[in-house]
Amino acid sequence: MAAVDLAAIVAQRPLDAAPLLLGQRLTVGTRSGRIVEVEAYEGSDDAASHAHRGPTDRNRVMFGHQGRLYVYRSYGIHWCANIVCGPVDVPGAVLIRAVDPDRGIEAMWPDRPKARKQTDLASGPGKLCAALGIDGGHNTVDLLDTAAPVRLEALDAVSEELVLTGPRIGITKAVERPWRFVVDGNPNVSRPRPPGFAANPTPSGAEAPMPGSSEDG
DNA sequence: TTTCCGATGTACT
DNA sequence: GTACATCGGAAAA
Repeated sequence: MAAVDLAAIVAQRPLDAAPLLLGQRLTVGTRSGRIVEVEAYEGSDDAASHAHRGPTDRNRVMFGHQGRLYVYRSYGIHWCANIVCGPVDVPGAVLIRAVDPDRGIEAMWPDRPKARKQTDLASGPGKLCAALGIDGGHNTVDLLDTAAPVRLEALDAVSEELVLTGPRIGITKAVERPWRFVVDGNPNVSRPRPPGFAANPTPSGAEAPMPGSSEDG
């Protein structure tokens, strides 16, 4: 199985790009992790999206070129990282909610002092930014530029039957939309799957290219 | 195990 | 002034 074409993925609208970003690697310096949980945020049509009310100083990146990083502060405490997706004139992004740490893990522990297990390191949008060292200074960087401080690296796609779909988390508007995507069985996801979470209807029984990481650490 | 809730900065009303 | 795409500690079961 060949690695995916990241440029082709981020060119799609967030809802289509989100499941395809699962399994890809997010790298910051010597640290990296494979994406295991994402949420799609569209533009004017999506009341839960920061882009819903038009461009502002904070969300301007979402209205710009695909493949860029959108970083914002959440609840005044944490950083959250998004991948801008879709055509330039259509705002949208995919929120990275969890990664499976795969390189530079030793360097993550000091930045995640509360973590006790490896699966605590990056199992949430704020956690993964701390673990990888992403902050507001990384806003707008081009993730597909191999020289960028934060970048995406193409790996094998996650087989479709391993992708679970369900409602987004931590939002108050447009709660019903099943725009959250997780890798089934991976222990690094931010929350146990809520009721109503469904496996993708593609029961073809192939082997998993990405079964999950070693539990505990 | 599950639920409840405070901390804290920024955008927006 | 209020809401918020979160996290982690405390208390209840």
